[in-house]
Amino acid sequence: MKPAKKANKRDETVRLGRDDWLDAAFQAVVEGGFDNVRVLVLADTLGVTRGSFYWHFVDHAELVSALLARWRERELASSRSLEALAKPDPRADLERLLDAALAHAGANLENMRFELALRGLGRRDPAVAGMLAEVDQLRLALFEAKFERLTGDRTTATDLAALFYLAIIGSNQALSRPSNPPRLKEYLKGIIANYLIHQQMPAKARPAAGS
Amino acid sequence: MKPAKKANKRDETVRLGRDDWLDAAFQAVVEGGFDNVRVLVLADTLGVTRGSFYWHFVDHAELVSALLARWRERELASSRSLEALAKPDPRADLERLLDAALAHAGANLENMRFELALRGLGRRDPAVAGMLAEVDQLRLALFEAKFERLTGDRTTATDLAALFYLAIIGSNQALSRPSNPPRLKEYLKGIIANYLIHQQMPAKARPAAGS
DNA sequence: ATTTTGCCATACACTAGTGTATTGTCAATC
DNA sequence: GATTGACAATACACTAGTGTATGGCAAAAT
Repeated sequence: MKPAKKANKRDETVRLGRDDWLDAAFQAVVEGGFDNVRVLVLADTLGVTRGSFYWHFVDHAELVSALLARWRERELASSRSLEALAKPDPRADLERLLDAALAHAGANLENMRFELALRGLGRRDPAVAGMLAEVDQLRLALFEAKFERLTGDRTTATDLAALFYLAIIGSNQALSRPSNPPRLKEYLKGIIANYLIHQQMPAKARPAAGS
Repeated sequence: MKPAKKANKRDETVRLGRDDWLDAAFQAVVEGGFDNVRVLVLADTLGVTRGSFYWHFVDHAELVSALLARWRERELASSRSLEALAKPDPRADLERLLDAALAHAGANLENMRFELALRGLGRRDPAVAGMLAEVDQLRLALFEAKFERLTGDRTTATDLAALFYLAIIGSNQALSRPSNPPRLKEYLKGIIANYLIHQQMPAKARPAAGS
């Protein structure tokens, strides 16, 4: 049993930087959403008082917007790097995208939870909503490009990309309590692997048949 | 310009009941998530003081759990009634389910926003997560039953139901800022209408082909 | 007509949080 | 070895929120 003077973490007196606060804020968001990022408790988990915080940030608002900006940059970079590496077979690329998106594991799990919290915030804050729309569009375009190469049809590609992307978002949201995207990944991969979309999927939805 | 003594709403002195508080709490959740339901502001928008609240509820916690319970009951009832009416053609049933789930309009929009907030809460509260899993399971079973009648195969039905349901959840979450579930509904309906799933979809995902 | 009952107001005590101003302290630099 | 710069502590003022206790008061029941 260590004395554990304050709460936890950072027993050794290492001075903090802006990023330390951002990391702590990120963690707080992951655990309890944006309403959970409070400088008082961040200071506590960092083992310092709020005096430190107000040296690095003028405001609670600045902390949040800095956190948002950092996330945005990272996502844009991630999208760009995913766009860069492309193999001849679009199916391989698609499967790679799927694996990246549906990796419900440690490191990525935090990112998913953060993003979900972010979407929650976007429902109240138009600026955040805009930012989300921006990266959604980029990621959709990633899928779309691959599907266009796979199917040869622009409309089909758009539709399939939306279907995949929305299913991914949905799987992050629901049915993942015991880490349970049921057989979604396998199923989506099956669609890709057999590329039967190319042949069989309706390019444009027909008016729903009556009987 | 009316005097507008307090804030708004309920100028006429009509006594409140438990449900009035629940409705107000619901609205607060819709607008700002569960962290936004504060008895102080609810009292304000209802045009009374907190004295009223603490007559109807012992606690802030009781308000929330009552709200959750009410939502659960309504969802279970809704699922049951959707299960009841079934036409001979499973495609018609499925399209009805889709229409109900993807109606991003006035009345339903509030329910969607509430449910999203609820999922946010579920990420912190295991009990809420359990409740959500319960109704998710019910709604999934609805789709599953229809797809089983349509495709004749249990595994395919399970997979397709998951795909549809997750895509629906996803569309509530993303890409819906300007009310924009792109052509998702039409596309999903196309899949149903052409029931090509029956013929072409992979019953079990094959081990993803290498090249 | 009086007594309940049901709902609300008022006033108080308490907690958690933000922001600000001032001072302290260690490390590096001059 | 004195000074500066980067970070942190302390103390204060303020706001927003929960709970609690008690009293008021109109409508319904008796």
